[in-house]
Amino acid sequence: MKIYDELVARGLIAQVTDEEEIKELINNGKAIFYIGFDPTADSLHVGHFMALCLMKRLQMAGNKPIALLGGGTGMIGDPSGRTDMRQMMTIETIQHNCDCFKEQMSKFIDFSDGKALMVNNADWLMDLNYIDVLREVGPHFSVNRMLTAECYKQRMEKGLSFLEFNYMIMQSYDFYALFQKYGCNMQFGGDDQWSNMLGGTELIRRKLGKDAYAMTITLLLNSEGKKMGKTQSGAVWLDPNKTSPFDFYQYWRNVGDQDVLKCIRMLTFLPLEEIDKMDAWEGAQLNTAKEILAFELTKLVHGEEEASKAQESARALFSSGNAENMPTTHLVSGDFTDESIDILTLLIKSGLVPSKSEARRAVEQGGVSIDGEKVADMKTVFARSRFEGEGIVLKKGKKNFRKVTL
RNA sequence: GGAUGGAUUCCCGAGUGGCCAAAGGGGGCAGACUGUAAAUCUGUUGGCACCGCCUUCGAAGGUUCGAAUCCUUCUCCAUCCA
Repeated sequence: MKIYDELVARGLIAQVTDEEEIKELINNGKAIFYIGFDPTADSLHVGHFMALCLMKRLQMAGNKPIALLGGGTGMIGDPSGRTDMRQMMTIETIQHNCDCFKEQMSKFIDFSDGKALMVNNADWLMDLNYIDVLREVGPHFSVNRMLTAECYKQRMEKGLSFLEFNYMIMQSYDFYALFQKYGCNMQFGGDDQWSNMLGGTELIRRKLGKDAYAMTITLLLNSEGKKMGKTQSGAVWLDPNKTSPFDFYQYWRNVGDQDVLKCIRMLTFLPLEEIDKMDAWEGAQLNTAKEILAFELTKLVHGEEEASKAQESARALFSSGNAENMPTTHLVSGDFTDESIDILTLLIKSGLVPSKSEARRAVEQGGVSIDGEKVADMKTVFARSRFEGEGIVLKKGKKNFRKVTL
Protein backbone atom coordinates (compact mmCIF):
# COMPACT_ATOMS: atom_id res chain seq x y z
CA MET A 1 0.00 0.00 0.00
CA LYS A 2 1.34 3.37 -0.96
CA ILE A 3 1.75 6.03 1.66
CA TYR A 4 -1.06 8.21 0.40
CA ASP A 5 -3.57 5.40 0.56
CA GLU A 6 -2.36 4.49 4.00
CA LEU A 7 -2.93 8.03 5.20
CA VAL A 8 -6.42 7.88 3.78
CA ALA A 9 -7.07 4.50 5.37
CA ARG A 10 -5.95 5.82 8.72
CA GLY A 11 -8.35 8.69 8.39
CA LEU A 12 -5.60 11.25 8.62
CA ILE A 13 -6.30 13.36 5.58
CA ALA A 14 -8.82 16.13 5.91
CA GLN A 15 -8.37 18.43 2.92
CA VAL A 16 -6.03 18.56 -0.04
CA THR A 17 -5.48 21.19 -2.72
CA ASP A 18 -4.77 18.78 -5.56
CA GLU A 19 -5.18 15.12 -4.76
CA GLU A 20 -3.56 13.68 -7.87
CA GLU A 21 -0.47 15.85 -7.67
CA ILE A 22 0.00 15.28 -3.96
CA LYS A 23 -0.43 11.55 -4.34
CA GLU A 24 2.14 11.49 -7.08
CA LEU A 25 4.62 13.52 -5.07
CA ILE A 26 4.47 11.78 -1.73
CA ASN A 27 4.10 8.27 -3.10
CA ASN A 28 7.32 8.72 -4.98
CA GLY A 29 9.27 10.47 -2.30
CA LYS A 30 9.39 13.69 -4.21
CA ALA A 31 7.82 15.93 -1.65
CA ILE A 32 9.76 18.46 0.33
CA PHE A 33 7.17 19.43 2.85
CA TYR A 34 6.98 21.58 5.91
CA ILE A 35 4.90 21.68 9.04
CA GLY A 36 4.97 24.73 11.26
CA PHE A 37 5.03 24.61 15.05
CA ASP A 38 4.43 27.79 16.96
CA PRO A 39 6.23 27.83 20.29
CA THR A 40 3.15 28.47 22.39
CA ALA A 41 4.36 26.45 25.38
CA ASP A 42 7.51 24.87 26.71
CA SER A 43 6.49 21.41 25.58
CA LEU A 44 4.86 19.79 22.61
CA HIS A 45 1.46 18.24 23.10
CA VAL A 46 -0.69 15.60 21.48
CA GLY A 47 -1.68 17.81 18.57
CA HIS A 48 1.95 18.31 17.70
CA PHE A 49 2.52 14.63 18.15
CA MET A 50 0.12 13.84 15.34
CA ALA A 51 1.95 16.20 13.06
CA LEU A 52 5.27 14.67 14.00
CA CYS A 53 3.92 11.20 13.30
CA LEU A 54 2.81 12.35 9.89
CA MET A 55 6.27 13.72 9.30
CA LYS A 56 7.75 10.42 10.27
CA ARG A 57 5.43 8.43 8.05
CA LEU A 58 6.27 10.61 5.10
CA GLN A 59 9.94 10.57 5.88
CA MET A 60 9.85 6.77 5.94
CA ALA A 61 8.28 6.94 2.50
CA GLY A 62 11.29 8.86 1.28
CA ASN A 63 10.06 12.41 1.50
CA LYS A 64 11.96 15.22 3.08
CA PRO A 65 10.42 17.01 6.05
CA ILE A 66 11.13 20.51 7.18
CA ALA A 67 10.14 21.25 10.74
CA LEU A 68 9.49 24.93 11.02
CA LEU A 69 9.75 26.54 14.40
CA GLY A 70 7.55 29.58 14.64
CA GLY A 71 9.96 31.88 16.40
CA GLY A 72 8.63 34.71 14.25
CA THR A 73 4.97 33.81 13.89
CA GLY A 74 4.89 33.11 17.62
CA MET A 75 5.43 36.82 18.08
CA ILE A 76 2.03 37.39 16.53
CA GLY A 77 -0.16 34.47 17.58
CA ASP A 78 -2.50 32.53 15.38
CA PRO A 79 -6.13 33.57 15.87
CA SER A 80 -7.49 30.58 13.91
CA GLY A 81 -10.48 29.08 15.59
CA ARG A 82 -9.89 30.96 18.80
CA THR A 83 -12.41 32.98 20.69
CA ASP A 84 -9.90 35.14 22.52
CA MET A 85 -6.65 36.75 21.68
CA ARG A 86 -3.64 34.79 22.75
CA GLN A 87 -1.53 36.18 25.48
CA MET A 88 1.44 37.90 23.92
CA MET A 89 4.67 36.15 24.74
CA THR A 90 7.95 37.77 25.52
CA ILE A 91 10.91 37.19 23.25
CA GLU A 92 12.66 35.26 26.01
CA THR A 93 9.70 32.92 26.44
CA ILE A 94 9.49 32.28 22.74
CA GLN A 95 13.18 31.52 22.57
CA HIS A 96 12.94 29.17 25.53
CA ASN A 97 9.96 27.38 24.03
CA CYS A 98 11.73 27.02 20.70
CA ASP A 99 14.63 25.36 22.47
CA CYS A 100 12.31 22.94 24.22
CA PHE A 101 10.52 22.09 20.98
CA LYS A 102 13.80 21.52 19.23
CA GLU A 103 14.92 19.01 21.78
CA GLN A 104 11.66 17.07 21.82
CA MET A 105 11.39 16.95 18.06
CA SER A 106 14.84 15.50 17.68
CA LYS A 107 13.59 12.40 19.46
CA PHE A 108 10.95 11.74 16.84
CA ILE A 109 12.45 12.82 13.60
CA ASP A 110 15.77 11.85 12.13
CA PHE A 111 17.53 15.08 11.28
CA SER A 112 20.86 13.49 10.44
CA ASP A 113 22.52 13.74 7.03
CA GLY A 114 20.01 16.24 5.75
CA LYS A 115 17.16 13.69 5.94
CA ALA A 116 15.14 16.41 7.52
CA LEU A 117 15.58 20.07 8.23
CA MET A 118 14.72 22.22 11.15
CA VAL A 119 14.44 25.93 10.54
CA ASN A 120 13.09 28.90 12.43
CA ASN A 121 10.99 31.50 10.70
CA ALA A 122 12.38 34.17 12.99
CA ASP A 123 15.39 33.99 10.67
CA TRP A 124 13.54 35.67 7.86
CA LEU A 125 10.47 37.24 9.47
CA MET A 126 12.23 39.32 12.10
CA ASP A 127 14.19 41.40 9.64
CA LEU A 128 11.33 42.20 7.34
CA ASN A 129 10.73 45.83 6.61
CA TYR A 130 7.15 46.89 6.99
CA ILE A 131 6.86 48.92 3.81
CA ASP A 132 8.75 46.37 1.77
CA VAL A 133 6.45 43.59 2.90
CA LEU A 134 3.38 45.63 2.19
CA ARG A 135 4.58 46.31 -1.33
CA GLU A 136 5.85 42.83 -1.92
CA VAL A 137 2.98 40.68 -0.70
CA GLY A 138 0.26 43.14 0.27
CA PRO A 139 -1.23 43.46 -3.23
CA HIS A 140 -1.78 39.71 -3.37
CA PHE A 141 -4.09 39.51 -0.41
CA SER A 142 -7.69 40.54 -0.55
CA VAL A 143 -8.97 41.74 2.77
CA ASN A 144 -12.49 40.88 1.72
CA ARG A 145 -11.43 37.31 1.07
CA MET A 146 -9.45 37.04 4.25
CA LEU A 147 -12.36 38.20 6.32
CA THR A 148 -14.57 35.46 5.00
CA ALA A 149 -12.04 32.78 5.96
CA GLU A 150 -13.46 30.17 8.25
CA CYS A 151 -10.67 30.54 10.77
CA TYR A 152 -11.68 34.10 11.61
CA LYS A 153 -15.34 33.33 11.92
CA GLN A 154 -15.43 33.13 15.69
CA ARG A 155 -13.39 36.25 15.94
CA MET A 156 -15.69 38.36 13.83
CA GLU A 157 -18.04 38.49 16.78
CA LYS A 158 -15.57 38.88 19.59
CA GLY A 159 -13.14 41.11 17.80
CA LEU A 160 -9.94 40.56 15.91
CA SER A 161 -6.91 42.75 16.29
CA PHE A 162 -4.77 43.86 13.39
CA LEU A 163 -1.85 42.05 14.95
CA GLU A 164 -3.54 38.69 14.69
CA PHE A 165 -5.09 39.47 11.37
CA ASN A 166 -1.59 39.54 9.96
CA TYR A 167 -0.85 36.02 11.07
CA MET A 168 -2.14 34.54 7.84
CA ILE A 169 0.14 36.78 5.85
CA MET A 170 3.15 35.78 7.89
CA GLN A 171 2.39 32.09 7.48
CA SER A 172 1.89 32.56 3.77
CA TYR A 173 5.20 34.35 3.61
CA ASP A 174 6.85 31.39 5.33
CA PHE A 175 5.70 29.01 2.64
CA TYR A 176 6.83 31.46 -0.02
CA ALA A 177 10.23 31.77 1.63
CA LEU A 178 10.67 28.03 2.11
CA PHE A 179 9.62 27.37 -1.46
CA GLN A 180 12.40 29.58 -2.73
CA LYS A 181 15.00 28.63 -0.19
CA TYR A 182 14.59 24.88 0.01
CA GLY A 183 12.30 24.02 -2.87
CA CYS A 184 9.62 23.18 -0.34
CA ASN A 185 6.60 22.27 -2.44
CA MET A 186 4.09 21.20 0.15
CA GLN A 187 2.72 22.25 3.49
CA PHE A 188 0.93 20.10 6.01
CA GLY A 189 -0.85 21.12 9.14
CA GLY A 190 -3.90 20.77 11.29
CA ASP A 191 -7.24 21.25 9.61
CA ASP A 192 -7.66 24.57 11.38
CA GLN A 193 -4.72 25.81 9.36
CA TRP A 194 -6.42 25.36 6.01
CA SER A 195 -6.97 29.03 5.24
CA ASN A 196 -3.50 30.00 6.34
CA MET A 197 -2.02 27.30 4.16
CA LEU A 198 -4.04 28.30 1.14
CA GLY A 199 -2.72 31.80 1.63
CA GLY A 200 0.74 30.38 1.04
CA THR A 201 -0.06 28.42 -2.10
CA GLU A 202 -1.85 31.44 -3.51
CA LEU A 203 1.05 33.72 -2.76
CA ILE A 204 3.49 31.36 -4.47
CA ARG A 205 1.28 31.12 -7.51
CA ARG A 206 0.86 34.85 -7.79
CA LYS A 207 4.43 35.83 -7.07
CA LEU A 208 6.24 33.04 -8.85
CA GLY A 209 3.66 31.51 -11.11
CA LYS A 210 4.48 28.09 -9.64
CA ASP A 211 2.34 25.46 -7.98
CA ALA A 212 2.70 24.40 -4.39
CA TYR A 213 0.38 22.14 -2.47
CA ALA A 214 -1.25 21.92 0.88
CA MET A 215 -2.83 19.13 2.85
CA THR A 216 -4.43 19.15 6.26
CA ILE A 217 -4.65 16.43 8.89
CA THR A 218 -7.93 15.58 10.49
CA LEU A 219 -8.17 17.09 13.92
CA LEU A 220 -8.37 14.42 16.56
CA LEU A 221 -11.81 14.88 18.02
CA ASN A 222 -13.62 12.61 20.42
CA SER A 223 -17.13 11.37 19.88
CA GLU A 224 -18.47 14.53 21.47
CA GLY A 225 -16.62 16.69 19.01
CA LYS A 226 -14.10 17.99 21.50
CA LYS A 227 -10.40 18.15 20.78
CA MET A 228 -8.59 15.21 22.27
CA GLY A 229 -5.40 15.56 24.20
CA LYS A 230 -6.85 18.06 26.60
CA THR A 231 -7.85 17.56 30.20
CA GLN A 232 -9.53 19.96 32.58
CA SER A 233 -6.12 20.83 33.94
CA GLY A 234 -4.65 21.53 30.52
CA ALA A 235 -3.02 19.72 27.66
CA VAL A 236 -1.55 16.26 27.69
CA TRP A 237 2.12 17.09 27.28
CA LEU A 238 4.89 15.06 25.77
CA ASP A 239 7.37 16.32 28.34
CA PRO A 240 7.52 13.70 31.12
CA ASN A 241 7.99 16.44 33.68
CA LYS A 242 4.72 18.06 32.72
CA THR A 243 2.69 14.92 32.11
CA SER A 244 4.21 11.82 33.65
CA PRO A 245 4.38 8.68 31.52
CA PHE A 246 1.87 7.14 33.89
CA ASP A 247 -0.63 9.96 33.46
CA PHE A 248 0.01 9.94 29.75
CA TYR A 249 -0.74 6.23 29.67
CA GLN A 250 -3.84 6.69 31.78
CA TYR A 251 -5.18 9.40 29.50
CA TRP A 252 -5.30 6.97 26.59
CA ARG A 253 -6.33 4.04 28.75
CA ASN A 254 -9.44 6.07 29.61
CA VAL A 255 -10.64 7.19 26.20
CA GLY A 256 -14.26 6.43 25.36
CA ASP A 257 -15.24 3.20 23.65
CA GLN A 258 -16.17 5.04 20.52
CA ASP A 259 -12.83 6.71 20.18
CA VAL A 260 -10.37 3.87 20.75
CA LEU A 261 -10.16 2.48 17.26
CA LYS A 262 -10.02 5.89 15.69
CA CYS A 263 -7.12 6.79 17.94
CA ILE A 264 -5.26 3.58 17.25
CA ARG A 265 -5.69 4.08 13.55
CA MET A 266 -4.63 7.70 13.53
CA LEU A 267 -1.91 7.74 16.13
CA THR A 268 -0.12 4.42 16.21
CA PHE A 269 2.14 2.76 13.71
CA LEU A 270 0.47 -0.63 14.05
CA PRO A 271 -0.21 -2.31 10.71
CA LEU A 272 -3.63 -1.59 9.29
CA GLU A 273 -4.55 -5.28 8.99
CA GLU A 274 -4.07 -5.69 12.70
CA ILE A 275 -6.23 -2.67 13.42
CA ASP A 276 -8.94 -3.87 11.10
CA LYS A 277 -9.22 -7.03 13.17
CA MET A 278 -9.85 -4.98 16.29
CA ASP A 279 -12.76 -3.34 14.55
CA ALA A 280 -14.89 -6.31 15.50
CA TRP A 281 -14.18 -5.94 19.19
CA GLU A 282 -16.89 -4.66 21.42
CA GLY A 283 -17.97 -4.25 25.01
CA ALA A 284 -15.45 -5.04 27.70
CA GLN A 285 -13.10 -6.40 25.08
CA LEU A 286 -12.40 -2.83 24.09
CA ASN A 287 -10.45 -2.55 27.30
CA THR A 288 -7.76 -4.56 25.59
CA ALA A 289 -7.79 -2.14 22.70
CA LYS A 290 -7.42 0.70 25.15
CA GLU A 291 -4.41 -0.96 26.71
CA ILE A 292 -2.87 -1.39 23.31
CA LEU A 293 -3.51 2.23 22.45
CA ALA A 294 -2.10 3.47 25.73
CA PHE A 295 0.93 1.24 25.54
CA GLU A 296 1.77 2.02 21.93
CA LEU A 297 1.54 5.75 22.40
CA THR A 298 3.46 5.80 25.64
CA LYS A 299 6.11 3.72 23.91
CA LEU A 300 6.34 6.17 21.02
CA VAL A 301 6.62 9.17 23.29
CA HIS A 302 8.50 7.90 26.32
CA GLY A 303 10.13 4.68 25.15
CA GLU A 304 9.32 1.03 25.71
CA GLU A 305 10.66 0.85 29.24
CA GLU A 306 8.50 3.68 30.52
CA ALA A 307 5.52 2.27 28.68
CA SER A 308 5.92 -1.11 30.35
CA LYS A 309 6.31 0.50 33.74
CA ALA A 310 3.19 2.57 33.24
CA GLN A 311 1.25 -0.44 32.10
CA GLU A 312 2.34 -2.60 35.01
CA SER A 313 1.58 0.13 37.49
CA ALA A 314 -1.84 0.70 36.01
CA ARG A 315 -2.70 -2.97 36.05
CA ALA A 316 -1.49 -3.46 39.59
CA LEU A 317 -3.16 -0.32 40.82
CA PHE A 318 -6.55 -1.10 39.43
CA SER A 319 -6.57 -4.71 40.51
CA SER A 320 -4.83 -4.83 43.87
CA GLY A 321 -4.46 -1.14 44.54
CA ASN A 322 -0.72 -1.35 44.93
CA ALA A 323 2.11 -0.89 42.56
CA GLU A 324 5.85 -0.39 42.30
CA ASN A 325 5.81 2.64 40.11
CA MET A 326 3.28 5.13 41.16
CA PRO A 327 3.63 8.79 41.86
CA THR A 328 5.22 9.06 45.28
CA THR A 329 5.30 11.80 47.85
CA HIS A 330 8.03 11.96 50.44
CA LEU A 331 7.13 13.55 53.71
CA VAL A 332 9.65 15.60 55.63
CA SER A 333 9.89 16.30 59.34
CA GLY A 334 8.19 19.64 58.96
CA ASP A 335 5.03 17.93 57.70
CA PHE A 336 4.48 16.30 61.08
CA THR A 337 3.07 17.78 64.20
CA ASP A 338 4.03 15.85 67.31
CA GLU A 339 5.31 13.02 65.12
CA SER A 340 1.97 12.57 63.41
CA ILE A 341 -0.05 13.97 60.55
CA ASP A 342 -3.81 14.28 60.06
CA ILE A 343 -5.64 13.03 57.00
CA LEU A 344 -6.50 16.46 55.62
CA THR A 345 -2.92 17.67 55.70
CA LEU A 346 -1.80 14.38 54.25
CA LEU A 347 -4.11 14.78 51.29
CA ILE A 348 -2.73 18.23 50.61
CA LYS A 349 0.91 17.23 50.99
CA SER A 350 0.39 14.38 48.58
CA GLY A 351 -0.95 16.81 46.01
CA LEU A 352 -4.22 14.95 45.62
CA VAL A 353 -6.25 17.98 46.63
CA PRO A 354 -5.44 21.69 46.44
CA SER A 355 -7.08 22.84 49.69
CA LYS A 356 -8.26 21.74 53.10
CA SER A 357 -11.82 22.35 52.09
CA GLU A 358 -11.53 19.93 49.23
CA ALA A 359 -9.77 17.43 51.41
CA ARG A 360 -12.62 17.67 53.90
CA ARG A 361 -15.15 17.21 51.13
CA ALA A 362 -13.35 14.19 49.75
CA VAL A 363 -13.34 12.50 53.15
CA GLU A 364 -16.93 13.49 53.89
CA GLN A 365 -18.09 11.95 50.65
CA GLY A 366 -16.25 8.73 51.27
CA GLY A 367 -13.72 9.13 48.53
CA VAL A 368 -10.54 8.68 50.52
CA SER A 369 -8.88 5.45 51.48
CA ILE A 370 -5.53 4.36 52.80
CA ASP A 371 -4.13 0.95 51.93
CA GLY A 372 -7.59 -0.02 50.77
CA GLU A 373 -9.37 1.08 53.92
CA LYS A 374 -11.83 3.90 53.74
CA VAL A 375 -11.12 6.90 55.92
CA ALA A 376 -14.42 8.09 57.28
CA ASP A 377 -13.34 10.48 60.00
CA MET A 378 -11.61 13.65 58.94
CA LYS A 379 -9.91 13.88 62.29
CA THR A 380 -8.00 10.68 61.67
CA VAL A 381 -4.35 11.05 62.53
CA PHE A 382 -1.43 8.91 61.42
CA ALA A 383 1.76 8.37 63.33
CA ARG A 384 5.05 8.97 61.63
CA SER A 385 5.99 5.33 61.97
CA ARG A 386 3.20 4.42 59.61
CA PHE A 387 5.14 5.91 56.71
CA GLU A 388 8.38 4.08 57.31
CA GLY A 389 9.61 1.56 54.79
CA GLU A 390 7.11 0.96 52.01
CA GLY A 391 4.88 3.73 53.26
CA ILE A 392 1.19 3.83 52.51
CA VAL A 393 -0.99 4.03 49.44
CA LEU A 394 -3.33 6.97 49.58
CA LYS A 395 -6.28 6.95 47.24
CA LYS A 396 -8.73 9.71 46.40
CA GLY A 397 -11.63 8.76 44.23
CA LYS A 398 -11.27 5.87 41.86
CA LYS A 399 -8.27 6.84 39.87
CA ASN A 400 -6.03 9.00 41.98
CA PHE A 401 -3.31 7.12 43.78
CA ARG A 402 -0.30 8.35 45.61
CA LYS A 403 2.30 6.47 47.55
CA VAL A 404 3.39 8.35 50.63
CA THR A 405 6.64 7.54 52.40
CA LEU A 406 9.25 9.31 54.43
C1' G B 1 -13.12 61.45 18.21
C1' G B 2 -18.80 60.78 19.28
C1' A B 3 -23.10 57.66 20.85
C1' U B 4 -24.81 53.21 23.07
C1' G B 5 -24.32 48.61 25.53
C1' G B 6 -21.16 45.63 28.48
C1' A B 7 -17.14 43.49 32.24
C1' U B 8 -20.33 38.65 37.97
C1' U B 9 -17.29 32.80 41.05
C1' C B 10 -13.57 27.43 36.22
C1' C B 11 -17.07 28.78 31.70
C1' C B 12 -21.92 30.62 30.11
C1' G B 13 -25.32 33.49 32.55
C1' A B 14 -29.16 35.56 36.51
C1' G B 15 -28.90 39.17 40.19
C1' U B 16 -30.24 46.64 40.30
C1' G B 17 -29.23 48.61 48.52
C1' G B 18 -29.82 44.08 53.43
C1' C B 19 -33.13 37.45 52.71
C1' C B 20 -25.88 37.19 48.29
C1' A B 21 -20.46 33.03 48.98
C1' A B 22 -24.37 35.20 44.93
C1' A B 23 -30.22 31.56 40.90
C1' G B 24 -29.85 28.28 36.63
C1' G B 25 -26.95 25.56 33.16
C1' G B 26 -22.20 23.58 31.62
C1' G B 27 -17.77 21.66 33.38
C1' G B 28 -15.10 19.56 37.64
C1' C B 29 -14.94 16.50 42.02
C1' A B 30 -17.08 12.49 45.11
C1' G B 31 -20.76 8.41 45.71
C1' A B 32 -24.13 4.43 43.34
C1' C B 33 -24.14 1.43 38.86
C1' U B 34 -20.00 -0.52 35.64
C1' G B 35 -15.55 -2.68 32.01
C1' U B 36 -10.20 2.27 34.70
C1' A B 37 -15.90 3.28 28.90
C1' A B 38 -20.59 5.70 27.92
C1' A B 39 -25.40 6.79 29.75
C1' U B 40 -28.16 7.50 34.21
C1' C B 41 -29.12 8.83 39.36
C1' U B 42 -27.35 11.33 44.11
C1' G B 43 -24.28 14.71 46.65
C1' U B 44 -20.80 18.57 46.14
C1' U B 45 -18.29 22.76 43.80
C1' G B 46 -14.12 30.42 47.20
C1' G B 47 -10.86 29.90 51.62
C1' C B 48 -10.01 28.87 56.73
C1' A B 49 -9.12 27.89 63.10
C1' C B 50 -16.07 25.01 59.13
C1' C B 51 -22.65 25.34 63.51
C1' G B 52 -18.38 30.84 63.21
C1' C B 53 -14.98 33.89 60.60
C1' C B 54 -12.31 35.87 56.24
C1' U B 55 -11.77 37.21 50.92
C1' U B 56 -14.63 37.58 46.17
C1' C B 57 -18.87 40.32 41.47
C1' G B 58 -13.02 44.70 35.72
C1' A B 59 -9.58 48.64 39.00
C1' A B 60 -9.32 52.60 42.49
C1' G B 61 -11.93 55.92 45.40
C1' G B 62 -16.74 57.69 47.59
C1' U B 63 -22.05 57.65 49.60
C1' U B 64 -24.49 54.42 53.36
C1' C B 65 -25.62 51.38 59.67
C1' G B 66 -25.10 48.12 55.22
C1' A B 67 -22.99 47.86 48.15
C1' A B 68 -22.19 42.84 43.03
C1' U B 69 -26.14 46.49 43.16
C1' C B 70 -25.90 53.96 43.98
C1' C B 71 -21.99 58.07 42.66
C1' U B 72 -16.89 59.54 40.63
C1' U B 73 -12.55 58.48 37.97
C1' C B 74 -9.91 54.85 35.28
C1' U B 75 -8.94 50.24 32.29
C1' C B 76 -10.68 46.83 28.80
C1' C B 77 -14.44 44.89 25.18
C1' A B 78 -18.56 45.01 21.56
C1' U B 79 -21.96 47.69 18.26
C1' C B 80 -23.16 52.04 15.42
C1' C B 81 -21.50 56.93 13.59
C1' A B 82 -16.94 59.62 11.90
